[in-house]
Amino acid sequence: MSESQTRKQFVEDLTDQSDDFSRWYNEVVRKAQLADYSPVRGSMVIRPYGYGLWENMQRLLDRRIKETGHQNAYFPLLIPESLLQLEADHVEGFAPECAWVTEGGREKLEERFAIRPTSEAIIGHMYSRWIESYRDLPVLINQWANVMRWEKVTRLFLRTSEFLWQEGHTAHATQAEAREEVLRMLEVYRDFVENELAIPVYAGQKSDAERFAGAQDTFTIEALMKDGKALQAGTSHDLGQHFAKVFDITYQDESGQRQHVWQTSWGVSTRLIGALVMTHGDDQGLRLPPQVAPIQAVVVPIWRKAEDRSAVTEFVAKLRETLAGKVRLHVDDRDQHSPGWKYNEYEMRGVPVRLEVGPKDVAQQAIMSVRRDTRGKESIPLASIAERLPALLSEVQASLLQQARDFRDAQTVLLDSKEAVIAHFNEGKRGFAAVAWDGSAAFEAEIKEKAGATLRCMPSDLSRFGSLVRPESRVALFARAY
RNA sequence: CGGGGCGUAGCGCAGCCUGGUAGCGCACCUGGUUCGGGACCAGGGGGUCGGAGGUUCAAAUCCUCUCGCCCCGACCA
Repeated sequence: MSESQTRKQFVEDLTDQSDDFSRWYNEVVRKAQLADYSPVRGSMVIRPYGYGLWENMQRLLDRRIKETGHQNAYFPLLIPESLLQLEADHVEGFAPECAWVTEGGREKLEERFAIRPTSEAIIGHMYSRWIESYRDLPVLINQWANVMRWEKVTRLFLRTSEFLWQEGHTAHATQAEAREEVLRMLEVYRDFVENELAIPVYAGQKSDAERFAGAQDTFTIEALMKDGKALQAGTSHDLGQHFAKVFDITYQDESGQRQHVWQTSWGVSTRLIGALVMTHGDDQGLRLPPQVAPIQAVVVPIWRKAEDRSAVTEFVAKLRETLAGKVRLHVDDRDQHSPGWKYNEYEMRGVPVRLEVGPKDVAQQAIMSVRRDTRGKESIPLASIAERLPALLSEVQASLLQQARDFRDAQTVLLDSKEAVIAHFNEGKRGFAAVAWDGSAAFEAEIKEKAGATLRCMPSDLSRFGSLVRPESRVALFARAY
C-alpha cells in the first residue's frame, strides 16, 4: 500500500484536492471544526474555531472602517414589505430570495416583514428622517449584522441562507464625493484582504449585467481559488440617487436648494472564510494566515519518562510566560494523544507554527519550531523566542500571500478575442482570462452561454494588461466563478 | 429549479440483489503500559437502519410516498 492509502485509514484524513475539490472543502471545513451543518436547511453553525477567525477579521476590518471615519450602528432585522418595494430594481433583485415573517404571536400581521437580505431599504428610510441640511452630511455608518437570503443551493461559508457580514451605508452631498467613498472602501477591502488574509485580488468594476440590484455602479475585489474558480470577495456600490429618490432622502444645500443625497453601500461577509480555506488550503488541510489565525502557534510537549515530564512542563510554563501578549498561543498538553497525532491535527487545522518541546529542547534551552506553510524547521533559543517567533509568523504571512499571488498570476492569461476566451474555458482551463471588451452585453452573454464564464470585473490596475488596452474598449476579466 | 448520487453508532463504511431479531474500522469510556510524525494490550458503552405507509408469519433488505444531504448545470456575497 502506498503512503496515501495507508493514511486513508485515519478518520481525520481528507480527500485530496486534486481528487475532488468540493469534497475536500466540505471535509476540511467540518474536520477543522470551522463550521457544521445545522438542523435548519441551508444554515450552518459557525463553531468556535471558525468564529475566532471571523472575530479576528472583524477586529482588523473594523479598525480600518473606523479609521476612515465611519461609525457602527445597528438597524432592525425585519423590513416592512412596503419599504422594500419602493425601489423596483432592488426588490426585483431580492424578491426570489426573501424570507418573510407573516405572523406575530398568534396573529397574522397586516403587513408582512422581510428578514433583511440587505439593509438599503430600512437605512434609506431612516436617513430620510435624519438628513435635513448639507451640514448633516456625509453620513458614514457601518453595521455588523446577519442577513438572510433563501438560497436554493447552499455551501458552508460560500452560500448559506443566513450569513454574517458588515454593510456600510453612506450618504453624501455630491456625486463625486460618493464615488470617492466607493473607491476608498474598495481599497480598504483590497488592503485588508491582501494584507490580513493574504489573498491577492483583482479590484475593478462590475459590468451592468453583474452589478448589484439597484446600484448605479458596482465595484468588486475578485480572488482566485485553488481550483481555478473566481470568488467575489467584497463589493462596493455607487448607489447614485436611486435610493435617495425613492426614500426621499434630501438636504438643503448652502444656497437653500433641496437636493437628493448621493449614496454608497459596501460589504464583506463570512464568505471570506471560505475564500481563506480555498486560497491557502492544501491536501493536509487548512493553512491560516497568522494575522487572523485563532491560534498562531501551538505548543506540543513531548516526554518519555516522568522526570522528562516535569522538566518539559516547567519549560513550557516559561515559554508561555515569555510569549504572553505577543502571540496567540495554545498549549496542547493532553495525555490521550501522541505528539505525532497532534502534529497532524494542528496541520489540518492550519495553525501557522508548531512549537515542539521535548527533553532535547529543554537540555538546549530551545524550542523546535515547524512552520505550516513549508514545514521548515528551526530551533529557536528560549532567550530569543519572543523576538524570533513574531518574525517567523510575519514570514509565514508573507509567504502565503506570495504563494497565492504566484498561483493567481500563473492562472491569469491574456487573450485576444471572445472566441479565444470561449475556447480557453471549454478546454477545461480555469483561472482568469483577460480580454479587450467592446462593452457590449452580447459579447459578455455569449461567453457566459458558451463557456460558463462570467465577467468578473474590469480591473482598475491595468499595469499587467497593457497589451490589451485600446481606446475603444475596456479590459475585462472572465472566469468560472463561485 | 433541471440531471445524477447517497441516507445503517459521533465519523467512514459493509450488509440490501437472493427478507429470518445489525456488523467492521476509527472515535468514545475504564485500567495499565506508552509519547521526537497519526501508540499498544485487555475490558466496555452506544444504532426506533432518514421518516411515513404498504406487502409478508417475518422488512435495513421488496413496493409507494416523503424529507434531507452531496455532486454537476441555471441564479447569488
